[in-house]
Amino acid sequence: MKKPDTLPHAKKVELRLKGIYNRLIQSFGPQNWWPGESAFEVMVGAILTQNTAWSNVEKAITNLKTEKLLEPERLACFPKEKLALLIKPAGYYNLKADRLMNLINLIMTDDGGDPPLLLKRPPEQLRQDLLKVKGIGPETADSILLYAAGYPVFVIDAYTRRILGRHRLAEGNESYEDLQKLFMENLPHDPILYNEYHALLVHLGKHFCKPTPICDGCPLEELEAEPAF
DNA sequence: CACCAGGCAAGTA
DNA sequence: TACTTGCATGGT
Repeated sequence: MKKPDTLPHAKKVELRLKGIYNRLIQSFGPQNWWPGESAFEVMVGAILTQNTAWSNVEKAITNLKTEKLLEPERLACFPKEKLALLIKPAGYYNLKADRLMNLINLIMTDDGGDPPLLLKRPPEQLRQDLLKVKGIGPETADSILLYAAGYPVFVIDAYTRRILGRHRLAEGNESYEDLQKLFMENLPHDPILYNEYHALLVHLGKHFCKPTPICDGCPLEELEAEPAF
């Protein structure tokens, strides 16, 4: 009765998601994310950028680098109150100082201060462990899984939600996991692909897919049934 | 001046 | 479960 409907629909979504990726990579080229020189810096940046413009995060990262605090064993014994002042430009600085310390606790407690050991845990276990840290939610955890550990996990952020909505690929009431499945059930589980796709969505969101639509010049204009991948 | 930015947790109903 | 609110700086 109802079986022939689900598969063709799923196939159509798959083609549209791949078409969007093709158009983005052709328009903007590889983004080479995450901006950061070490796995630990990626993790710190993932927390600092929560609901915050990356340009503000850069100032905070620069301050941390000056104090040589982008090493977990040095950050671990640095006073939280002083840390808050250093990351002040990133906003929510008291909150984020706590969250950084919570992450440090996970790294130090189980691995003696070695992020590579933490990141070598199997992806499912690592995700659960990160989510137990107060201040790390699904997006921050998945950003660490993808950009610091290199696991094939698709990151969903506010830009992604908005773009999916504009293209009628989502209604707006879907959960984080729902949207993550939308990508991961329609695309190969390739960390390089997920890396570029998410970075390209952020790039598009920053420049074209704003809350008040300024779609002028958007490369995804008139992109409804793009065939190729 | 208002609005936005690569969220999350805690509180309320 | 499904909203709502606090957290805060810096750019447009």
